[in-house]
Amino acid sequence: MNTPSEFFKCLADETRLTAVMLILHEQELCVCELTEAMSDSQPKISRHLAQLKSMSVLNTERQSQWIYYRINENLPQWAKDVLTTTLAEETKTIQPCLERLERMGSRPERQSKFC
Amino acid sequence: MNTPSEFFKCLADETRLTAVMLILHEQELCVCELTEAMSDSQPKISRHLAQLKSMSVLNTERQSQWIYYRINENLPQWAKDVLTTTLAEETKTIQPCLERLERMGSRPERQSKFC
DNA sequence: ACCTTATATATGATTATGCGCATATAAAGA
DNA sequence: TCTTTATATGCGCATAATCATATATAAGGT
Repeated sequence: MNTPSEFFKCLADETRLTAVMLILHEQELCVCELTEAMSDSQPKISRHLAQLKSMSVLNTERQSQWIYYRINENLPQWAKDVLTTTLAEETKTIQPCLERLERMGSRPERQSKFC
Repeated sequence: MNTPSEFFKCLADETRLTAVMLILHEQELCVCELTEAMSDSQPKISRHLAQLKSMSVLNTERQSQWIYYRINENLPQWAKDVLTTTLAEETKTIQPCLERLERMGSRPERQSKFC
């Protein structure tokens, strides 16, 4: 992500924006969780996540078979601010996704990092 | 402008974002000022402005032969916040445009609204 | 009426974007 | 090794976005 307009391009797609909002809200999510939350196809979600990763909006950490996506903590502050401002606006919109996420059976268990 | 992702789409193009930043910085600008400031073609600028207007990011006021574009004051607050945050980031980037604007000969004179 | 300046729009070409589908890779467990 | 689950990617298509060029409209001044 080099310029602001490139950053906005990342957020200019409904699928990408929702994914970013959900990840920001939940700290980290894997592809299957996002697929379930957004009730969309796995390849579609995966491709958009790859794009967000290549633009350094997100980064990943593999935990055994799951790959967790997080907001790239090295994003410039102004970009983080934009995301936070947007999440406040989107809280209602993503509610159905969060509910599907909660109802989701067989959610992968996180490894606690402090054991 | 109905959804955040639509708003971001407006800002996802270099030309549009720069125009919005310049207008935000200068309160109002007409097409010929933007054309000069951004050293770009008039039709290109005009079409992007039309797009921003149709998405209610900008609005216009005609003063004789000039049409002044301004930020739509009815934008939702979160969107205004995003613009402000972005302007702070873009101040350096738009500097050359602002200089061309200052150097511009025959800039239209604003009608004072209080005479 | 005519010319100039400012702005908008139509057209056609080019490129970019997003999608569905099928398939590939990668890890885990039997 | 075989199967299952999770994730990524290649390919072809459809649509959308952007651009340059030419032209149209609109206002002002002569």
